[in-house]
Amino acid sequence: MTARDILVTNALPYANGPIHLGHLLGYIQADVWVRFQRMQGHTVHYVCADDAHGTSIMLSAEKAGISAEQLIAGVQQEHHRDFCDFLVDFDIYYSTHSPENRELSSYIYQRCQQAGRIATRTISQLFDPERELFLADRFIKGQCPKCKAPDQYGDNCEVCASTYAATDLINPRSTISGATPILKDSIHYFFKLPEFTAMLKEWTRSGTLAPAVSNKLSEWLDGGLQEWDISRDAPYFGFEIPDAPGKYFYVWLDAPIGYMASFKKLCAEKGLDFGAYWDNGATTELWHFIGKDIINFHALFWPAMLDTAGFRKPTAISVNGFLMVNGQKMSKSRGTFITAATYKEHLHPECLRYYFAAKLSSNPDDLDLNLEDFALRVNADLVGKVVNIASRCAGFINNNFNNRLSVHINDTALITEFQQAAAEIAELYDSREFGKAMRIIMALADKANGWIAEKQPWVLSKSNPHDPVVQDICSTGLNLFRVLMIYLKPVLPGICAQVENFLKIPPLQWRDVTTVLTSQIIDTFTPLLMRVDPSKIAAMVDASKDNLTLTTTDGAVNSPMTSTPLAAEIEFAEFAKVDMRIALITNAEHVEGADKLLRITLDLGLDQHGQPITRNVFSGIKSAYKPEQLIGQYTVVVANLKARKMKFGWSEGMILAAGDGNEIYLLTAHAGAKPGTRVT
RNA sequence: GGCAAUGUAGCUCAGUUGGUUAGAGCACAGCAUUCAUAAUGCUGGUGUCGGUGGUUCAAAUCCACCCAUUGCUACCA
Repeated sequence: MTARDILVTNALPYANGPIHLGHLLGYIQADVWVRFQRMQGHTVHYVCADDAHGTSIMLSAEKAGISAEQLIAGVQQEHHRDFCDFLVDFDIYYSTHSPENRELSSYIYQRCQQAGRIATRTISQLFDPERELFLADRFIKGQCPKCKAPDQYGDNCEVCASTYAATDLINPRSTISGATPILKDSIHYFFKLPEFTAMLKEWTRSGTLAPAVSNKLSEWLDGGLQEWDISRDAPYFGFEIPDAPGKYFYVWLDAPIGYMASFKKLCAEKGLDFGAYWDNGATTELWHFIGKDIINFHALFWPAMLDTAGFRKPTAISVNGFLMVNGQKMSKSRGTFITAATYKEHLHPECLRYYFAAKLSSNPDDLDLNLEDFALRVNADLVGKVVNIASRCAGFINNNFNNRLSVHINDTALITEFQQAAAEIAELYDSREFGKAMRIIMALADKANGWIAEKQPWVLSKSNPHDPVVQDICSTGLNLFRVLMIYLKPVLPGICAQVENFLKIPPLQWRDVTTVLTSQIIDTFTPLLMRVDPSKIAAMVDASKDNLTLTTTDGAVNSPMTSTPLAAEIEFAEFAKVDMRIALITNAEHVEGADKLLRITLDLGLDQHGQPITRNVFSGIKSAYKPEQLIGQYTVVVANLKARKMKFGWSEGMILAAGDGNEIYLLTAHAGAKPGTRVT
């Protein structure tokens, strides 16, 4: 086997919030791969950093009354602590706000400019006259130009799903100051990405991307690439563009360059050769581990920039999907938006590493953390199967044989079978098919337990506690266990270190599977891992709900009343114009062709002739409710609202629900309310 | 609106160059065992393989349409 020389990067977390379990999925995946490669004897440099630039960070720092530098220094420390807690073993955890990154970003930009790959042109953008800064779409809210829904962001409407320019919003306002934005011209710098189409088409099909990722990229490539706006106007927290006063690099320009900068810093510390990993024609490997949300930045802009600046392109980009919790998006109100720190307070980090590994593949599929399944799986596999092997064998050796393993083992065929699995498991680790690797390892653990049950050392021990056959059986069991721990070491490095202490052996390497431990004096066995207690999961979820209350890392209060400030005061008479009635939902169904709407049939009681009054309304609550959940519920309808023609028919009223666009909660009436009763 | 991925036992997932009665682990039931962190072993049932239609001697596997979930739709970090 030839020794590989690999530089691995992990996506840079944004320095404006805590690390959560969704982040950890990608870091744990990369870390397992890195640890595996190192166990194989390959050279791996593993770098990461905080992504520290951008408007959001600038604003957060202002709110907190500190400098951006202070803010990112604090966050960097927290992030690094979280990664250490979860045994993510970076060689360096740096920041994009570094001298190395400033230098490299400027250099790469200048090379692009010299190559004629930079264009400038004037664009018109909304500008906050009070704060004197240009506003990205998400900092602008207003009324949707199509459906008139209030409080919509500057790019698309969450109610009717239409897309538009921020300039089309009715009554736009800056979410930063509340001021009405004005249109203002500014020169922007663009990277001429379309000129790289042919190169990128070839590169993305060169074989090192998952097919699903290549397909995704060809969507963009076939649809025609656009020039990429790489400048932002002051004030902006970032690096000023050379020879362009008041213009700053857009954060996504210098973020991937942060990989290089981080590695450059490591080179200075360790005396490594930077060029051997970045120069055009380098024979080392360069691997990026990222989430599927940032594919375009890494597989389009990044190779194009590297190419232009005379650097090598990545060997491979490994893409992971998003983390779901209990089958749904992570949600603060459900308590499933769980930070690394909160998890660590309640549960063992290596349990999460195992659960992720058990479900990871090389595909960018989303991964579901089902909390009930998590406890069952970890307890069954790790405690019940693997650790149990050591636990049930060690007692005999400790108590009856002076801690000494037998001079030989008594089932070479079984040991050989365990050892021979090494090649297949290694192949699966290398190709990032961790789930399949875990399945094979657990099947071996089952086999070990079955074998011990068959040998029944406890029966022999009863008639003669010092029977050497008992020593042989248990020594063999511990050797089987040792092989399994070698296989699990990339996933469970901490537990494996405890095992190394227990067996009094040096750190296990992959090649150690070929040997057997005999005549060894071992330590007294102590429990390696406790079962996951479901009540601790519940406590963790509860604690995550509390997070919602609301101070984020920047100290800013985040509540519904602050994100959507109170509307102007009204007179009672104005309120009284709104006629709200209790309505019984008699039917609810999907609307063919509608993304967000449900068609709802309401019963409003009887009219003066004793005929039932029914109303048909459309409501954008499909994301939150299934039709069958709604039927039979009593709710509140604005009954005198003018009927509105919609694409799918007339909507005769509006049912009331609370929501911020992400989550929706229908208002319901307590039992006893009758359809048609007025709500006041 | 366009596009992509996903949809297989209660749960989490395997399974496609189309081919005999569709698999694993967990959960569940019975038996055994009690060395082990109530851990382990043996045995057992479980599925209209999201839906409809089509191609075929034969489809979970290919095609079309539909439904659901998640996401993307680049000047958004």
